[in-house]
Formats: sequence, structure tokens, C-alpha cells
Amino acid sequence: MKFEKIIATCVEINSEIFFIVKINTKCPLKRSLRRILLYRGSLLRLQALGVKRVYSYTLGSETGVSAEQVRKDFSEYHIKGNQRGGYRVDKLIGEMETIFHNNGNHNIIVVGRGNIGSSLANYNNFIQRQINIVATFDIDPSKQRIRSDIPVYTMERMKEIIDRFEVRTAIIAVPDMVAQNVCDQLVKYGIDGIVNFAPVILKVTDDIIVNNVNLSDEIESVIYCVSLTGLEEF
Amino acid sequence: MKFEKIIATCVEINSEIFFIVKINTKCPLKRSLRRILLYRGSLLRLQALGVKRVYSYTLGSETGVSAEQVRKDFSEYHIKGNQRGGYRVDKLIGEMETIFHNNGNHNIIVVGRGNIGSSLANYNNFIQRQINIVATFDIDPSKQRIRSDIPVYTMERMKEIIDRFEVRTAIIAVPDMVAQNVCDQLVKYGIDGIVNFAPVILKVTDDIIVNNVNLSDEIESVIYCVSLTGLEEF
DNA sequence: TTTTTATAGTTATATTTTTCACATCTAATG
DNA sequence: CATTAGATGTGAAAAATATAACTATAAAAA
Ligand SMILES: NC(=O)c1ccc[n+]([C@@H]2O[C@H](COP(=O)([O-])OP(=O)(O)OC[C@H]3O[C@@H](n4cnc5c(N)ncnc54)[C@H](O)[C@@H]3O)[C@@H](O)[C@H]2O)c1
Ligand SMILES: NC(=O)c1ccc[n+]([C@@H]2O[C@H](COP(=O)([O-])OP(=O)(O)OC[C@H]3O[C@@H](n4cnc5c(N)ncnc54)[C@H](O)[C@@H]3O)[C@@H](O)[C@H]2O)c1
Repeated sequence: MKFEKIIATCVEINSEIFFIVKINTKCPLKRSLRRILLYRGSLLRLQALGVKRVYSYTLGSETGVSAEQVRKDFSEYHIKGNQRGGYRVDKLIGEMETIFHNNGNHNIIVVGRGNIGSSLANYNNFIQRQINIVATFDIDPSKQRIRSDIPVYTMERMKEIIDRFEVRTAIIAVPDMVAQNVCDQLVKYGIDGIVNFAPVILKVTDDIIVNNVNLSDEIESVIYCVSLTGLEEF
Repeated sequence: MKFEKIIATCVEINSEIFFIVKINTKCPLKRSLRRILLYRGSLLRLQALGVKRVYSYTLGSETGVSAEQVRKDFSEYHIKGNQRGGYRVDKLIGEMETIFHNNGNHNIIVVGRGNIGSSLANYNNFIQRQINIVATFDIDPSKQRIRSDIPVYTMERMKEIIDRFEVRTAIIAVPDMVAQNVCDQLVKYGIDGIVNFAPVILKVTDDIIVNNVNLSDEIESVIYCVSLTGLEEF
């Protein structure tokens, strides 16, 4: 795991210079570990279908990874298979749970019960991945009247819920202008992992993990790739 | 750009062996180019705030990238600044548009007007990034009655809309079990770029660009990082 | 039992990506 | 006008990642 050093920055806004002291963090979970997550998701689905056994190339094909890469990743995390018969799905899942120290469900909260926040709250399959959304928060009173399995609370109750459910990870799904503000509150109440959907890089100290999910970038990168095809020869 | 080779795979389901011939593609847009996208998003926001000029470390700090990396990326795409005065925001944005061949808006469609599909359709800021959702599609008649700026059509009208708006990129936001099916339809109608929210790896030929966005993985990777802190020394 | 074969596991190599160090340039300053 | 401070630009080194090639082994077949 690596952290960026503290740097002082300045911005010019309308010919006035502003100084910002920023401490930045990255948690770009090394690629191999991200793939273990990917394999696990795929294995859980395969298991549900009744699949008992996979080969490195089966799993690779399922996850869009080369067979060598799958074996290499397993090797890195000391996951052993049977040299002729591949890997047992249940055993694999078990070993992955160990890697992720998965002792039961992980309670998380979502701030902002708008489009994205509601999508996440309505999604039923998180529980298969042991992700448990215990509450959502919103400042808008009309949102607070939403009736669903997952409650919507006012911001005032955030600390209480975080403490009660021992929440360590939160999702930010509020407009970009208030994302930093919400982030600061979350950190104050003891959150140390954030998934951020707002298109801003949050300023946090380096003990806080932030994962920025930028949907515009995800779409735009495909649009760009598509615009390339036909232009370049292979 | 790199493509995986064609491989034959087999899966064992309830002790029956199934063979699948699969052709897989990846479009992992090289990291530097992904960051250019990130810089551009940030610059557009800064521009709206009235910022005229940035330095490599300003922009780096804004996007969570090191100053050296920013300069290196610019160097790769032959983007020049002023060796004392940094970079002019408008000029930078212009150069990036050139890189992305951005001649006007890009029309895209969304299949599945459920949680994610509606979130995307309701999002007003795509247009700033020249992403233009022209239509959404759903098999559910109740979804087809949704009234909003962006229409919901039956699947029957897909080909017509794709042709009319010259759509090349589509977003898949349907349940995982039908994602491959929808994908095949899209490809049949001439789509060659797909952003896939379903947690399955789509089987496509290597002329089709697929970007898988797996929200569970995004959340889980933070949960994992958080569970590590305190366990490891730095 | 021996041989064959398919697949895991590992080591070596290649490629990509990031970081570092410093030369270079430009705008401000005295 | 010469000097200097503070930026950019880039080649080289280092680190991370991916690919390929090879070895070992277990299961199946002969
Ligand atoms: N919807 C998308 O497809 C999409 C795409 C790209 C990026 N994003 C980003 O994701 C974030 C959420 O998007 P969305 O479409 O769900 O927005 P939204 O407007 O639907 O929802 C935002 C919610 O946050 C609440 N909110 C506002 N200020 C708050 C505060 N200070 N504290 C708590 N709650 C507050 C609002 O009441 C609202 O319910 C935004 O930052 C947006 O830029 C969304
Ligand atoms: N909502 C989330 O937070 C979340 C998180 C992780 C992954 N995902 C994935 O994203 C995808 C969409 O999720 P969602 O929550 O929006 O689902 P959803 O159930 O809300 O919406 C799916 C929509 O697709 C439509 N649909 C079903 N079959 C179709 C078909 N054959 N053709 C066209 N439309 C069809 C349904 O009518 C529905 O409106 C799913 O694959 C899901 O696994 C969602």
C-alpha cells in the first residue's frame, strides 16, 4: 500500500491566488487482489449454478482474464489446486474469504438518497457479497419519507447509526458541491473507508481509504475507444 | 490496444461437462489516457469556477495524481505548457478534445430502465461531457410508461433508434441473467461499444469494446482495505 | 503397472507504468 | 540587464504488472 506525500498547492481564481494544503491518499488495491475479488464474484455465481470445479482457463474465461494470470494470482496468494483436476469451487471461495478476513457481514451506510443512493439501497444482491447497507442519509425531508427496507435518516442521526452498527465504510452519493463537506462529517464520526460517486477528489488524511467511482469517465472511455476503431490499423 | 486470443473453455455443471468457445476482448484504455479523461473532468469544473491557469501540482492535487505523473502524461500526448506559468485551462481542455476527437456530442442508449438505468437517465451533467443519452429501453411495460425527458422504448424499436441517432455506444443495465442476450442484440444492431453494469463478463468478438463496471467490487475493495488498516504496519 | 496427458505451479522474460533526477526554460526581480 | 526562483519537459531508473515458457504432478488410460 502506498501513500502520496503531503504537498502544498495553490490555485488561481479570478487572478487571486488561493493556497490549499492537501494530504492525499490512494488505495488502488493491487491489481492481483482486485482480480481475486473478481474471481470470487464469479465463483459465487458459478456455485449458485451448481458448478463444483473450475480450471484456471474456465475461471479466466468467466472473468476475462488469461489462464496464466489466474494461476499466477493464485500462486501469489498461496491458493493451491489439484494438478490435474483444477480447483474446487467451495474451497476456492473459502480461501478467498480468508484473504479478505471475511468474518461475517460488513455494515455500510450511504449518504445521499438520490438516484445513485436509491439504486444501491434497492439492490438486493449485495448481501451475497456480505455487503450490508444498514442505513441511508439525506438532508431533503421529502427523501426522508421514503418507505423501504433500508431506512432514510436525517444527517443528525449519522453518528448514532455509525456507532451502533460499527460502520467503517460509507458511500457518498451526494452532489459534487457538498461531497467534501459530507466526507469531512463522515471522517469526524469515525468512518475510514469511502466509496465516492461525486466527480471530485476528496481531500482526506492518509489514514482514510477513498475509492472514486467516476461513471462519466467509465462511459467516456468506451466512447473514445469506439471512436478509435476504424482509424487505427492493428 | 490488446486482445486476448480465442480459447475454448469448458465448465462442469452437475457433473456434466459443457464446452464454450469464447472470444474475449478487453479495452483497458491505457492508464495515461484514463487520467487525461480525469484531468479533463477536473478542468471543466475548474473552468466553471473561473480558474484560468493551473500548474502540474494543482491539477495533480485536484485529481489525486502526482505532479510528475501529470507532466509525464502531458508529455506523452505532446501537451505543452508555459515553463514558468503552468498551463492555460482553456488551452488544455482544447488539446484534450483534440485527443478524444471530440467533434460534438456522442449519442448513446441505455438498456434497462431500472435503478441504474434511471439514475443515468436522470443525471443532468452528462451533457457537459458531451455524452447524450438519446433513449432507454426496457421489456417491462410499466417502465415504458415512465414520463421523462429521456424516452423509454420497447426493445422492438432499438434498431430504428440506433440507426436514426447513429448510436455506437450502449449501456447495459439489465439483470445479469439477460445481459448476454441484450449484448448480442446490441451487437447485431451495430453497437460496438458497451458499458456493462451487470456482474458478468460478456462474450463478444474482438471488434467490440466492453467496459465492465462492477459496483460490488468497487465497494468490496474499500471494505477490504479498511479491514487491513490496523493489521499491517507501514 | 506403466504411459500418457491435461492441468497446476513456478521461474524467466517482457512490457507497462511510475518515480526520480535534473536539464531547460520563462517570468519576475533587483 | 543579469540574476534567480519556480515552473515545465524528459530520459533514465525502478517498480509493478503481464506474458510466456517450462516443470512437476495427479489422474486417466493403456
Ligand atoms: N446519476 C448518475 O448517473 C451519475 C453519474 C455520474 C456521477 N454522478 C454523481 O453521483 C452523485 C450522486 O448523483 P445522483 O444522480 O444520485 O444525485 P441526486 O441529486 O439524485 O441525489 C443526491 C442526493 O443527495 C442529497 N443531498 C444533497 N446535499 C446533501 C447533503 N449535504 N447531505 C446529505 N444529502 C444531501 C439530495 O437531497 C439528493 O437526494 C453526484 O455527485 C453525481 O455527480 C451521478
Ligand atoms: N443497483 C445497484 O446498485 C447495482 C449494484 C451492482 C450491480 N448492479 C447490476 O446492474 C444491473 C442493473 O441493476 P438495477 O438495480 O438497475 O436492476 P433493476 O432490476 O432495477 O433494473 C433492470 C431493468 O431491466 C429490465 N429488463 C429485464 N430484462 C430485460 C431484457 N431482456 N431487456 C430489456 N430490459 C430488461 C427490467 O424490466 C428492469 O427495469 C444488474 O445486472 C445488477 O446486477 C446493480
